[in-house]
Amino acid sequence: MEYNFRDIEKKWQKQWKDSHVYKVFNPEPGEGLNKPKYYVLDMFPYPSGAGLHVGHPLGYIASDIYSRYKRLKGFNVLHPMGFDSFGLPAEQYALDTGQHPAETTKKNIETFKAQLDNIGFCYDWSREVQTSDPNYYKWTQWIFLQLFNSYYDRKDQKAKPITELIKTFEKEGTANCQLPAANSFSADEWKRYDEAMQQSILMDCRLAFCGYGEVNWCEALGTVLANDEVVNGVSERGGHPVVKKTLRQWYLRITEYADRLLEGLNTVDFSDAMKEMQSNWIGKSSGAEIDFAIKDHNQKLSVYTTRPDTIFGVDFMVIAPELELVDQIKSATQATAVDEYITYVKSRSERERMAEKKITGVFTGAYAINPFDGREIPIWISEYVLAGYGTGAIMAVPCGDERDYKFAKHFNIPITNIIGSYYNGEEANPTKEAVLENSNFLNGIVMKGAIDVVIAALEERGIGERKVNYKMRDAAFSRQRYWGEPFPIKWIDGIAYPLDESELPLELPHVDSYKPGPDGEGPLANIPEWTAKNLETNTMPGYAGSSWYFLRYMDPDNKQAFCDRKVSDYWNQVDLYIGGTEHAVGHLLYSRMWTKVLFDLNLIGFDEPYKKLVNQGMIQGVSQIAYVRKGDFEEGVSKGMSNTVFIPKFSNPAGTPKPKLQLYSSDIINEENKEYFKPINIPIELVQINSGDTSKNLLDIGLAVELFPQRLDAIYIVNDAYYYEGNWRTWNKDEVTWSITEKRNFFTTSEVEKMSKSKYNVVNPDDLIARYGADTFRMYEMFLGPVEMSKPWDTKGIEGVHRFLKKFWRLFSDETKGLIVTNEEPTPAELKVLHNTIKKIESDTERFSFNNGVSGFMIATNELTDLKCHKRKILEPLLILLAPYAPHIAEELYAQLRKAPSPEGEGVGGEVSILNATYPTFEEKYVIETSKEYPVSINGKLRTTMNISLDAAQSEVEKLILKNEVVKKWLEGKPPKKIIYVKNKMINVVV
RNA sequence: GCCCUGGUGGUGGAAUUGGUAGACACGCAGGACUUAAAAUCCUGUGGGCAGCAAUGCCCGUAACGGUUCAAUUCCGUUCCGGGGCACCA
Repeated sequence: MEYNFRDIEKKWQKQWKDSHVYKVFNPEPGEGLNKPKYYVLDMFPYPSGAGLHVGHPLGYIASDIYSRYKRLKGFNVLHPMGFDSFGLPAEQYALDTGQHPAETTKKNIETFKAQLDNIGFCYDWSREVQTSDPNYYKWTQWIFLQLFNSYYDRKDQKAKPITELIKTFEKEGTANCQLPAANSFSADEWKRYDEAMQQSILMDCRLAFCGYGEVNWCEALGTVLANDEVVNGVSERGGHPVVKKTLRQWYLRITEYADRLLEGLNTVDFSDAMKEMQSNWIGKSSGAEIDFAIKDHNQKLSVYTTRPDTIFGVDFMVIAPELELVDQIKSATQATAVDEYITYVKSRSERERMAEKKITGVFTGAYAINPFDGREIPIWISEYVLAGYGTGAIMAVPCGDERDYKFAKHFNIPITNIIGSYYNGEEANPTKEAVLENSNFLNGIVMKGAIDVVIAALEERGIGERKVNYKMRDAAFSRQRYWGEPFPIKWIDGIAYPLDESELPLELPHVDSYKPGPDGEGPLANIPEWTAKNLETNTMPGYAGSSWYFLRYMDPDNKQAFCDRKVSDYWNQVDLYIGGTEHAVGHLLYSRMWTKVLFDLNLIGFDEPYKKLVNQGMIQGVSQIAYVRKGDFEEGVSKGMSNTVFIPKFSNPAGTPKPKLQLYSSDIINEENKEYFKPINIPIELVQINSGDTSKNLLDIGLAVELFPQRLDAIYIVNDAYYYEGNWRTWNKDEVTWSITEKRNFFTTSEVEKMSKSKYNVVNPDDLIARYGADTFRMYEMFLGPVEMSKPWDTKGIEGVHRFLKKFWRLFSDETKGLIVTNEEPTPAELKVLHNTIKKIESDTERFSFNNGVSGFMIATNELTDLKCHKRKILEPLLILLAPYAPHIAEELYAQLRKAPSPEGEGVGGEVSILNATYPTFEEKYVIETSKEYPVSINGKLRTTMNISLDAAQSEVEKLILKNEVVKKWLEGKPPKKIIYVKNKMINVVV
């Protein structure tokens, strides 16, 4: 029999599905705990309409291999899958077509599931979750209520029920509280406050709270846009202007968790890059807040600085133009200039401010007083100081800070040098090592040490204090959209009240129109029944459902709780989480926060969700891009120029001649003539197969054209050739010279970029599976390189993996004779191959080096083919090793083996699946040689070889070496300095 | 600009703790089988030099320098690619 992957894969996928082999059970009380648990999680996908491409399964295959491996190793493995099914694209699609998002989502999920099953994953679909399912989002809403009904106790550093805070207020007011907002009142005052006042104070403490914030508002579209939807200050769709608008918004008080999110990173196994990204995002810095008196004014000017040691180097102050203080302190003479500047700043978009870092600013006319030496310091305003960070004001030290230096130079502000020779007068030096000069009582102290001295002095005088700041802001938690979880909140007299638990889930109502509501509100505001109940019209953002989904998989059908405590205690943390880096500061941070809140409220028993995180690299597409001279084609085009999707069909209206095409090398394009071109992406229907050879590419692309006749009027361009008018033509760039005046108008180049439908560079796994089978596809994706690495997709080479599987099959089965496995006893050489392979595959799988694992199988197969080994005792363990990587072929051959005569008798274990086999154990005795030919080098130079017993002690080896003629000659009677004996590798004598 | 990564044959990539660099695969070249093709199998394949040959010697992991008996691996400087953050005081 030959390797018929199509039948085999179909047969086993059906078999697995029908017999529910992947169903995972939670242990009943008192049973099932004999197996250790292991939780492998994939980041669940958003079910987009485009379906899977070859980039998606990379992480899924890796996690599938690892899950199957762990299962064979005797673990109770939870490996679920679900869908992050709320989101913008479905709503956008609904807006365009009127189709309900629930329907399109359902359809897309079906496609995704079919595609995933096609690859042969071992998901327990009975645990599937969908964030848009009311049975699921009931609990998202429920957890939201826990956040709403909790506050963060800063003293105990944990979340607590807000009812406790109310009790405290009733008992002792704010005397012993540190609250996020500056409030202070006594117990009596609290009791006298009316409901509105009390609720507003509580709102300032809740972990999920309502406030006002800025959103991207597009007047033309009448809607709020996400940051991604705004490109260069205009809306991505339609190119309408976008402005900031203040709207009522919900927030999560994630800033309270900043420190714990930072510390938690020490307890988890994430890559350094990932930890770095998260801690940069949190952006903790420590320094001091210092109050400066303002000359002739009663107000204080508070600044935040990380370098209080430079206090005597302060030559000017800068405050953010947005601060109210500006109006209060501007002098009469400067008032006009200040007002003009503020108008200018308002006219500038955030993007402009970031893009062109112009030095701008204006003097307010006011002076701050240095508290230590009474020096008068001019106060400026400038857009480079941000109102939202620290106090919105800085003390500028031009000799130590680059931006301050440039500002001082630009406006001719004199610079005080406090760091002596460390400052060269040319540029600022942010050192902490300098010995301070011109610094009053700090003179002679090294800067590093002076920080504490200054803070102590500030605190003693009561004009400043040690202060820690974070870049991270509270997370905006509402969207003015339809397709998301409704908030379980109703508004009565302007006060937000939670719904009762019994009212959950608060289901999304059916709507006929997905158009935004009035005044930037979401579509829910258009529904009279909804607004009549005073329900919140915002919905939750995409990351709401994904912040806790890993818990629901544990106990997906629970009607009483989001997840039973006993169950979450059993499954505990996710042991292995695989997904892309793009969620570094979004999803990962939020789900870590939610986990900490649930832990604080004693609803789960751990406060970090993911023990180990592996970031899979992105598989990029190779886009064939044609550059067309601007104006030569009317339909347009292009990356980043317009959102019109352009399919470059060069079909012409009847009667007009087809454009004559010529191709040019990409090096023709340069800085000077660049503006004459616009790029377009060209659809490539199939990639090269079985060849890196250009002439064969042509044939295969030609084949592609045959397979996709509907694209025959398109032009297919690959490397040096193009397909046009039914013929392949090659183009020799040496023969082509370029001149813009010649009106030649077309050339191509390729670019590596993200795979996306709109770029025509998507490679669909279904096509590859149809051609080579799921097992080949799985192994090839792994074989491409380390999982963590991003790389462009390249199909050449898949033949090699397919060839390997065919070769592997032939170890078991002959085309004419069928199964050829014998029960002979293996030879030592064969046992060595097997045990070396067990060792290699196990260590490669453990360290996620799946590419090396695949190589391991290839090596073993080559060696066993050479040995003509068809022995059950070698092949059966090998099959079990292969099962995680290529489950279908392994299952099929295992079934055949089990039915074949075996020493235990015919048909033994015929029904047993390889999925429940026992992983073979490595035994060193089969691999160790009793003696080995070692290379012996002297001072690193290879001089001779010696046969040395592997069991020999180091001293015996040394004696033997010293007797060797070649070594003796080199030593010339003197004892060697050192003999290095690296087990299994080499011997080096150092003289 | 700052932070994190990485740079190895024609290509994807191995080399786990500093220990014989280039495993495995692709591609290419030659050969076997075949009327032919496909499939399959065998041999060679970093560069240079010497030799009829087996083989031997030298160079070689972005560049330069350092530590070491020994460096793809550790240290320093420079160059290039990828990712993240970006006026954060």
